[in-house]
Amino acid sequence: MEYNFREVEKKWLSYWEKNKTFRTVEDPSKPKYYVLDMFPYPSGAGLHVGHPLGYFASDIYARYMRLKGYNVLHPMGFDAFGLPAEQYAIQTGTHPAVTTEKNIRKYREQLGKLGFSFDWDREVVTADPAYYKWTQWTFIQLYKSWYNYDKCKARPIDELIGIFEKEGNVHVNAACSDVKTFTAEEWKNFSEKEQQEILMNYRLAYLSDTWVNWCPALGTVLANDEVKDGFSERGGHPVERKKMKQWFLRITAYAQRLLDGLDTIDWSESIKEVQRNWIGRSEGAVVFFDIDGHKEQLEIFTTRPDTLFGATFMVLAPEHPVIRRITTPEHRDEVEEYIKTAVNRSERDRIADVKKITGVFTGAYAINPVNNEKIPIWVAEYVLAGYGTGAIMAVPAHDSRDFAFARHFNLPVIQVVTREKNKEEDPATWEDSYDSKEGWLINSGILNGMTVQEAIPAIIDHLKKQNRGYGKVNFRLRDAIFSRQRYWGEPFPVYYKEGIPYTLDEDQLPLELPEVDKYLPTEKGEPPLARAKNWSTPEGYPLETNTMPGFAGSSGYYLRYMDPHNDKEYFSKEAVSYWQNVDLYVGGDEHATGHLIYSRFWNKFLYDLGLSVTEEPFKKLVNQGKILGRSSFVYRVNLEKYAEYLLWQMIRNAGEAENVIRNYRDGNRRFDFYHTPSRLIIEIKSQEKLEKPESYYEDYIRHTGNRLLLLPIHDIIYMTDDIMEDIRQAIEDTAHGHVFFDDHKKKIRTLNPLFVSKNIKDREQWSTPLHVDINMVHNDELDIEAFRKWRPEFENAEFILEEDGKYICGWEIEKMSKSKHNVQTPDELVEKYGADVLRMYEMFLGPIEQSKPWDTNGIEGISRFTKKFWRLFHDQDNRMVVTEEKATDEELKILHKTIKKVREDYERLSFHTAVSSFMICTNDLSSLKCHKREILEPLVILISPLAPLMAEELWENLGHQPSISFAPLPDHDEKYLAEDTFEYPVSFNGKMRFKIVLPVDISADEAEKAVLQAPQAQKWIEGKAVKKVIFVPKRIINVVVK
RNA sequence: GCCCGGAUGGCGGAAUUGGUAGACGCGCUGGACUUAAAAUCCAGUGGUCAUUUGACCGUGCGGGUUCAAGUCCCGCUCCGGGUACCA
Repeated sequence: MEYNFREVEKKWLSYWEKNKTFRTVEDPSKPKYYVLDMFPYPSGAGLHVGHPLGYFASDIYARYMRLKGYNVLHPMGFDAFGLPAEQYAIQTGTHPAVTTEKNIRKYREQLGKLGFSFDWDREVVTADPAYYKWTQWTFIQLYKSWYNYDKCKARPIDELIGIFEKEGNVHVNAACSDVKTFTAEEWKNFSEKEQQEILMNYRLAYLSDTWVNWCPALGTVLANDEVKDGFSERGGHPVERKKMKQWFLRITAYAQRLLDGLDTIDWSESIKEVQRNWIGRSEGAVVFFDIDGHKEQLEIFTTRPDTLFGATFMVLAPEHPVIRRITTPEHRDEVEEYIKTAVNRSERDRIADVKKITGVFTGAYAINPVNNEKIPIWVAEYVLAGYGTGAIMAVPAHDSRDFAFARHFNLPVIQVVTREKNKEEDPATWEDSYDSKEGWLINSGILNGMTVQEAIPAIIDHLKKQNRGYGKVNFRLRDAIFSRQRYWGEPFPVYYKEGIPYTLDEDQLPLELPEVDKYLPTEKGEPPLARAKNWSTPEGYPLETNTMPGFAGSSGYYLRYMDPHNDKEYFSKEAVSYWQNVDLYVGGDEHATGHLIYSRFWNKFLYDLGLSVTEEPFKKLVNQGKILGRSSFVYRVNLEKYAEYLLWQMIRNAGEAENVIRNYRDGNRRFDFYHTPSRLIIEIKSQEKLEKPESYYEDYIRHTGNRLLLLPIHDIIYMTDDIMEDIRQAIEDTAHGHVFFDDHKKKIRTLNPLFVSKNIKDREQWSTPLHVDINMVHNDELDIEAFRKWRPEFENAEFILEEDGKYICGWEIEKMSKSKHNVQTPDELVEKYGADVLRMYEMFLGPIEQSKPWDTNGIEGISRFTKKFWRLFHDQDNRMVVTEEKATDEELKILHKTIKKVREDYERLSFHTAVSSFMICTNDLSSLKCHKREILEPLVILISPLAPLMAEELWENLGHQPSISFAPLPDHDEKYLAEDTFEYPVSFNGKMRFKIVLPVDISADEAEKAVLQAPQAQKWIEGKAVKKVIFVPKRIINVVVK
């Protein structure tokens, strides 16, 4: 009898549930540790083995920290709003809440079997009104806040109103959309509507009319990170640009803090880099250019103000408002035409031909403020309206895009930065511009002779003094569009009075999602909420019909876990000051520019409000790699191609190859084979076509005098001997005008589907791969019976097998998906091997951060290991055999070595090497037949994070009270690891030659002597001079000989 | 194009600080037990050569630093991911 994991696992899973073993409460006597997984969106497909990978890792770490004496918060919940449930509702009419609840139940059930130590009492579901009440509440706070750059902090909007009333907005240094200055007097005279419009420019949640990513197929607006290459990330529908009124979050106010914060957190360098790029800070200057003959000025942003003297033209984005005012009459038509096509072009089309250089001259000129040169103003698509000021000064000598543009339109190029000091080149000979910031200035008036680094502050200073510009930092980061035209999301706590938005009072929250008759936009194109009856306040003011995007609910969920049942506050002061923030966050790196930016912003805002107590929400982030599917393929034979191939082989074997043309063409007719000497055409036909040969054959034969032999596919494949006989007859029997296939052989024969094994020669010429369910394939061998049952049409399938009689499948690494039949669910594996084995196996696949293909082959090894570990405690009849005998030094050494190594591995989340250490330890103890409590008991605690269910059982059987989860983690004792001797590898010139055992405390001189006298050494020293001996204690001895 | 990762046996991977390359597992080969199979156990398993002791080669490629390089430096190749007219 061996380890009965089914019974044991069931027992402990229900024990944990019944006793709420992992229920966590704030306990100031213990240090806290917060381990969080990115909560899943519960899709209808359920979990596959890839999902729990990160959960296993975090659970192992959470359990490890618990053993170390930490009070560990380890919650789980569901990101429940989202498109799939809504799409499903549109198709079937099922309320998304129903679908979502069903899916959550399924996820809970699946997760429940895997041995996690989640505190389910803290579960949060973003679609639950008790939860989204606080999402709405936060929105209201954002709406009622502005960002004060002087204090680097969000502040109440009332404070801003106070300032306006006192002194207008002249001294206000705020994050805001475009505003004109006004005095206190003017402010007081503005109407309510005007005041509200001005305040909207300052609010951290604001309404604005902008170009958005509109996805007609989904009927909604998408955020930038939801669009990939001009298509929606979900569903892959085309996305267009459209001007709409939308809610925004002023995340750009936090750009600098989001950037600076990255240096304080323990995240992978790569994901920090992605965020840095996304935030896209660039330092430069704003410069004002006069427009010749106009009062207006052109404001541009540049990161290279040092190259200002090299500006030879200006370029405006097609959307730039000034274009129409400055374009000269003779250029008007051309410019209008250009703008029209450019603006209407979708994002997708623009991306499609990035390389194409287009542009048009306005006829107007700008004046370079440093040298008063007149330079032409152009309009071109390569300048984007959304970045900087939508206008640039073009310095073709030192910017590759400007350079390409100048070349294309034959505009002048002036070098102002040289590679070597005072060494001017001829830009006409250049293939590309010189963009580097290494260099010296020339042709630049006051800047001449300076380095680029010196010139930048000098020119900014100069411009500032002249009132012609100033230094500025620009960010690529855009404000986040917060409106979605969907049903299944949080309603905005907003109503409209005379077109002006107002937020609901906090006591009116949550504003629950209304029922609607259909989950589609209205006939007028309004969002689905417009279908709801009485969607208005009690006073009759209409409520907002947009809903919030997916990232709304996930931006603050980690805070809500701290105090999930609080209906008075988002979370209590006590809870947050105890739990602080997430110590370890585990999840996929696909959220780098979405969730992980938004929630950092969300947290910083709540921090400014004094709610969150830390600036950053996630101290350490680990991105688990994706588990990819390993698809299996069978190769379906294309029967016609196969028959052709076989026949050709037969012809060649018969020695007729030189007389036969394959793929014979006559005019525009093509035939399979043509036997030249006997003028015989051979055509391979399916049975149906043989029944009624096409009439043109008769005509063709009559006209050309060629003869024709029609052969059925079936006979070529299954009656090869007869076929060659038929062909031979036809060749010789030249008397016949034409030879149709013999009638007597013409019985109806059905052709069964035929499949060919992977390693059959030339297989790829006449077969096509077909995904098969990976459950029918074991070590790449196909279970033919299972395959026949898989699909009715393959019931009578036939197979071309390998020499050893097996059908071997091909394979490929791809994303796991239903359509590829490569999805492995955890359920099947838990059923077969148990949760502990699955946990350890997923860890054993390799480093947690690495993507890896799923492969079930190795799981047997973990299963064997588990049984072997169990046998350290039990005899063949499953009786405990643990003894109280004193352990030997050797056994103690194995134990303490393992404790040391495994603790180190846990500490650095290297769980695959931890499992391997346990294997080594188990192998060693097995061969020593060690069954001693002194050794085994600490090992049970040590293995419990990896295999918690088995560990609980062993712990109880060893006479302890459950649960092992809070047992003290064993520590290693160096004294058991100490050795008197060390086996030194001895190398000569760096090559290891032999080993020698020496005392650990040996001196370098003694070691050298011992090595040089060793008999094995003589061979290597002989005839050579020993130049040097390197002795590294407890490492190596290297002898340098020459 | 730019920015990050990565490349080690048949496969997943180990080597944490420059110090015995290939731990551990899978797979494979042979053996024991068995009527047989499964399970289990034992032995072998980077390549080439050598009957043995053993020798040489070997961490994508080319160079370098060092007593010593998978690890550090320079130059490439290939693979994966991100991003893209961001001035």
